[in-house]
Formats: sequence, C-alpha cells, structure tokens
Amino acid sequence: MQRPKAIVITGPTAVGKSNLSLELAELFNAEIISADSMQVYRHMDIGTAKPSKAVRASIKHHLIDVVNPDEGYTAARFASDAHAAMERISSLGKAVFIVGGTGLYIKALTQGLFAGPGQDFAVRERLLKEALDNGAGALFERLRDVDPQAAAAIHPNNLRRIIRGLEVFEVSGRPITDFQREHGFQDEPFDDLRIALHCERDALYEAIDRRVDKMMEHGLIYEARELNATGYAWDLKPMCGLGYKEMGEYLRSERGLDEAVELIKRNTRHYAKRQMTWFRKDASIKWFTIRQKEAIIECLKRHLG
RNA sequence: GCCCAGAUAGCUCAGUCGGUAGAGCAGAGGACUGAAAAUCCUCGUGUCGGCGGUUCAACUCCGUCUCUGGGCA
Repeated sequence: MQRPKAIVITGPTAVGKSNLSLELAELFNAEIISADSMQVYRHMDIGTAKPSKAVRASIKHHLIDVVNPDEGYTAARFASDAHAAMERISSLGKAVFIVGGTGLYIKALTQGLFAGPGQDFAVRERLLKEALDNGAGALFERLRDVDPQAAAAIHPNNLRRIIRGLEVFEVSGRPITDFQREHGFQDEPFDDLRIALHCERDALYEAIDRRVDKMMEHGLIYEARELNATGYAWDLKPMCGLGYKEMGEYLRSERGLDEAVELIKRNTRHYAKRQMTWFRKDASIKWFTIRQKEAIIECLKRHLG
C-alpha cells in the first residue's frame, strides 16, 4: 500500500510561511495542519501570529486552538492529533499541508518518536526538587550510573534533559538511549516532501522587528493581561512563550515597555537562529526563498503527481 | 576662551604600580526523541582617539592635537 502523501512547509519565524502556504493550499486544494507548539493554545492569538478567523474560514486549518493555556501539550500529542487530522483530510480527497516552525513537532509527525514512556509529571517534580536540594551535579552522576551513554551526550548543565533521561529510566527500567537507538527516527509513515523558506539574516531580523511592532499595535499587552486576568498564571508554559513572558514582566512593572518590546525582538531573533540550526541539519529539506514561488509550485506538482 | 573628566571589541565598560588587553550584551556556530517559542554548549586581534617624546619596551608615563560630556566665563 502506498504511504499517504504530505507536504511540509517550514522555516524560521516571520519568513513568510503562512502567506505562501495559503496561496499554495488554494492552488492544490489542500487543508493545513499547523505545526506550531504555541498556536495550539486557545486565546493566544496575537502573540502567536495565528491566522485570522477569515483566513481559517477560507482554508481549513487543523491543530489551532486545541487546548487551554493551562493544559499541557507535547510533541507526542501533536503527532497523534496530526495523524488523525491527516486521515480526515485525506478522506475528503484533499492534499495535506503541514505548515509551521516547530521542528520537533514536524519530526515527531514525519519520523515518529520512540515508544517509551511519555512525560511523568510526578517523577519530574521529584527529580527537579532533588536537583534544587542537592544540585544538578548529583542528578547528572545518577544518570551516568544508569545510562552512561546518555550522560556522555547530555551536558551536565542541561538539567531538563538530565531529568528526562532519568525519568525514562525510572519509569521503564531501561535507559533512554536504548529506546533512541531502537527507534532511530526510522518511522516513515508518509511520503512527505519537505520544503523550507529562508532569507538573508538581516532581512529576517528586520521582518521579525516589524512583526513584533505589529503585534504591539494589535494589542499584545491587552491579550497578555486578559489571559492573566482570566486566571492563567504567568508561570504556565505557554505564558512563558515569546512575547507573553516579556509582557508579563512589563505588566508586573519589572521592566519598561520599550525594554520589553526590544527583548521580544531579541529573543525572537535568537529563536529564529535556533530554528535555522535545526532545519539545516535535515538533509531532506529543499530550500527556497519566498520569491521562488514558481519553482516551489513545480516541486509540489511533481510530488503530488 | 579657561578648567575638569572621558576617548579600549558592533554597544556598555573593566584593566595593565610600563612587558601589545578582558567581561557583559549584541553577533556567529552547534546540540536536541513526550516542556521544544523550551533547555543547553562553543566562539573575543581590537591602529587600547591622532601625532610626537621618554624607555630595551608605552595601551599604560610626559607633551600636544582632535572629539565627547560637565563646569566657569
């Protein structure tokens, strides 16, 4: 049986993925699956640059507004939700576009995740407390005892990944590197074409600055304040996302408005750079600039055949 | 015009009681298997404002000029 086809459109934030994919989706009669770890949260619209209601009315978008900001969401959940969405889209005879900048989500969907234990909140909390009490070094040494390979690959300062390694071991009794080796990102559920947009660094950074200014004009402050007033605490994961974190600091009078806006821009630039590092490593990605629309269309035609 | 204080990495600044210099930020590169807009790692040669002088040796001391603050006229 032939694997279902899919088109992945990715690239750094603010490079122009959304606009391009809307045009293409119309052309190819596609529905869009958003691969964005922040757009899954309801009520967070401005800061996540969510496509508008009008846009979503003309092209169907999936995996936007699926949980509240105080609910957890993970790459695994994304992969499973996206699979379900893909089946629905395919059953309509439409093409599937996966559009977004969250590299891990795209990888989880297109190459799978190992079938080991997921997150265990109680274990994490306990390990974190241990790190606070005895220092991260103690946890790192424990990881070295139970999973030397993981310890060799994880930097002693990277507490989050140390905890994840120990979590997998405690829950399953097996080292995380076992699962990783067995799995090796070898799932290939789809016949997917991956394209990414890039542009000159200076131009990208200018686009980021402009986008942040626009978010401010659209009322990012009020959106952040409203979220917090509704009962979503500032330390919730999505409330620590780009833009919301800095607005929180401003609203709590921890820094001035101009400074907060500059920080959003800077942190977003850092994020875009990390995205580039991630995508560059994926050799299967075909790179284009936004101007190469015709070439991209040709590429999609060939793949969707 | 006079007096004082500065002039060192893209920015803010530290420093050398004379042996050609280093932090933070910015920037660049990288890692990444259920928090990923997260988390973490690596990378610092720059006429030490210009020109003279003293010295084996000056970014460091002296003179002078230029510029920038501040003060006095």
